[in-house]
Amino acid sequence: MTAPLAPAFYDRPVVDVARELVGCHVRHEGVSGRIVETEAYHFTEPACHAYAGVTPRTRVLHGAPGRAYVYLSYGIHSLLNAVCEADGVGAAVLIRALEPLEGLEQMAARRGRDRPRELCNGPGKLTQALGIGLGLNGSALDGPLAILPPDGPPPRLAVGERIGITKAVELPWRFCDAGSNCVSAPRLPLPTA
DNA sequence: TAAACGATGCCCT
DNA sequence: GGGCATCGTTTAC
Repeated sequence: MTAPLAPAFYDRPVVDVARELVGCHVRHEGVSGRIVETEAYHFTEPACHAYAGVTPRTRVLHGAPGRAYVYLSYGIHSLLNAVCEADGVGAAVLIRALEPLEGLEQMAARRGRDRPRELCNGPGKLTQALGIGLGLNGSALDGPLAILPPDGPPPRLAVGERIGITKAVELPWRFCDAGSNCVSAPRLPLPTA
């Protein structure tokens, strides 16, 4: 059984963590997937919730690294982030897509869909598939909800601009495994070998 | 009290 | 495959 990533892993520049999280696994109560898409957010740029300073909602985001920051989007979807950098900084990696690994049936039941590709190919979809809700906001990422080190071959990393935001769109802080078909749209081209 | 902020799903071509 | 309609919370005024 593999040990989850320790809090120290997250206590580093958020862009580095975002890049290295591609290929890692997210597991919640026996249901898991391989991370194929992430985005970095830092309090110094306006697309980050921490940009506005500490508010009731972003308290966890400004807290200790290695914990889950879960927030509601569109009033419906829970989005999963991993808090990074030192305690008090305000930075996180948004997990945008997974490739299903364990508990496919559970995922399909929660999602109301069967095709594996549609189970976790979006930030709101993967939280629904894994059963991650706002109740997990602030919880450590080495407990019932955990992120585990990568196994198998390294991903074909593609870098691009973040999506779904209106500010600081030019920052190349989106990382994908270009070899996966579970990445949320728009797909990124393979890196030029 | 009011405006801003997003991801998904369905209907269409 | 692509475009359009949808909701609730948070923060600012």
